[in-house]
Amino acid sequence: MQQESAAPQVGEPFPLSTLRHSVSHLMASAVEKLYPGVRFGFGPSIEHGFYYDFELPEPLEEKDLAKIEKEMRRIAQKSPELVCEEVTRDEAKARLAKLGQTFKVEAVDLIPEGEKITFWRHGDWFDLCEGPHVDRLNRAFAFKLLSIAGSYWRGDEKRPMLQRIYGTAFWKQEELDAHLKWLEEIKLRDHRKLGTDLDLFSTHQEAGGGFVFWHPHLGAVRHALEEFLAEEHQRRGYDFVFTPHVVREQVFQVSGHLQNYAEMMYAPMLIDEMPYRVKPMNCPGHVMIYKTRAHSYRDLPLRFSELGTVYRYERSGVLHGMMRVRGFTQDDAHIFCTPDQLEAEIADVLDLIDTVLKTFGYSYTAYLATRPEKAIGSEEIWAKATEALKKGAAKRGLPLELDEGGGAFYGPKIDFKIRDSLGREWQMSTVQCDFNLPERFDIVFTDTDGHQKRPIMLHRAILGSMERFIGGLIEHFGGKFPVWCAPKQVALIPIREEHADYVRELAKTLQHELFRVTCMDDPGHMNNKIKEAQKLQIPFMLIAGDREVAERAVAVRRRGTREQEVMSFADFRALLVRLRDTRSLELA
RNA sequence: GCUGGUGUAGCUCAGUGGUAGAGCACUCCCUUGGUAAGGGAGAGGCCGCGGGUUCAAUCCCCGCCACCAGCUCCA
Repeated sequence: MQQESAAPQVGEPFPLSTLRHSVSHLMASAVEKLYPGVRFGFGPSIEHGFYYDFELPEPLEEKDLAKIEKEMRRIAQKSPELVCEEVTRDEAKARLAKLGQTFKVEAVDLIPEGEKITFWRHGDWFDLCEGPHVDRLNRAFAFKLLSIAGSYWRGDEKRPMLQRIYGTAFWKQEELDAHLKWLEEIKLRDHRKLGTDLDLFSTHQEAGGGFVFWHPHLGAVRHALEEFLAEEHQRRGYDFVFTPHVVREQVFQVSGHLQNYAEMMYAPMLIDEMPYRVKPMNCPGHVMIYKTRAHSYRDLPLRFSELGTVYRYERSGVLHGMMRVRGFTQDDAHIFCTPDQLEAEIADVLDLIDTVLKTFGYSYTAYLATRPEKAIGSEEIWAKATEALKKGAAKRGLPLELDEGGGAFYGPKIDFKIRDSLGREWQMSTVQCDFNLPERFDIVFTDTDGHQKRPIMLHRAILGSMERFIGGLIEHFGGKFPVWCAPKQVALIPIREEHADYVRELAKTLQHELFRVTCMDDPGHMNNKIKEAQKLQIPFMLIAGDREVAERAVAVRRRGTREQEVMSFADFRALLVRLRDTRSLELA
């Protein structure tokens, strides 16, 4: 993936972000030329390019982009020099007001007192901007306008909606081409596209948006993941619990969700004239289990885990495939422990996270989020918990980036961002200390001194939610799942119909060993079956003809290659078992 | 929720103010084929849903639902 660097790379006159910002100015001037009277919003460089926001009387269309690009090239040749001019605050506002640039006038007020106010100009177009910029717009570079979207002025939905044009720029055409190819690859791997192509999941207009239907293929993936998670949890001393999806509203009164989270929760339903709510989180349920008996320090830590399905209201416009839905299952757990146990528990959770994420080939970065302005709990407990998070990480040699003041109001946390095979970052795992719920539900344990004390509650999720994680996984692997979690692991293909019995026998053997196989034994051409298996990204094809039947062998064709390897069925089976049981990412 | 766009066969997409088409997939027949498309025939559509305009609406208008690109928010 493209790297954005603060400093220019070797052979490049300016940093990429400077170039992109300058190209956004170039674009703005072209838009002004084509649409006189346009009002300008902001136009910064961003991670992979730039954008500029405009207020136009007419909506832009995709096809207008070519026109704007053409005008940009014309301007770059005609008036290439970019020059900076310092102005006073009053002068800036007066000149912008005279042009009717109301958003820009407002932008002047956003500049802190005492800072320089500058205009950057090329030709007769100028913009309020702190720079820096490239010196000339006719330097060698490559750019492309990519898309149009709406966006609120200053990101505030109560303010006017502007039209945003996204684009990108690079110093070299090859780099732009590579970037466009990357965007293309992202589109090809889109989990929604692969979701239909590989028959993974669906959503339904008649069922409502934001609800995912898992088809057999994706059900197999999820089942494999759940099994993996269960093993790793059991190994680490977690207990499995199950809690109801619907409980009396008063539970969320006590937990505080009704006060702080109501707009995410669905309306109450009446059962025996009593209001009930669908759960938006699993924590209250786990606390209720904790509360059913008195706990001694000897019982702790208690680790309750649940694949808990929750329902949350999301605004219709944010729903997105499996990634953003209204009902989803969290791989949730709550650890109840004494303050002294916190550090060891955190280290253990970090180990679990590491194990799980590495199994999928994800690399990750961890962020320590500390006390925000508005927080509950004493300074001491915050300091102690933050220290425990730090020490737990240190114990595992895990470097922490600092997210100052990014903690939840109820406690500090460590968040994980994973990097997928396309170089994109996603927020995933999280470990959060909670001083709030133990308080609200008044849970206690009896300490060594015989006194009742407050346990600390640790919330943690490894995958986050099955929906979002697996949606991401589809794109990470591009549909090419490793053997252990592939929807179908083996496709069996007879060369002629007379080999079908042999193939059926092998299929039965593998299925008895809990492999997911598809036996393509119906009459039809071998080549079509190979095409089909290839399309479904099945890791292994076993093809059998006269030679294989005679020797109890199989011709093995691995996903992604056209080569075949003939081996005994026993050897293949051993290979398959090893790949599955080690959860290998390889096919050899 | 907001701005703009889209909704036609299982999938990808043409199309028209006079109730619809292609390719792939599917079914059947022929083909027995050594690693990505053999040949033929057939079936399949309340043209997202509801209302309006019109002699007539899949097409024009309005409302709703869902989806897409973003904004804002988030597991």
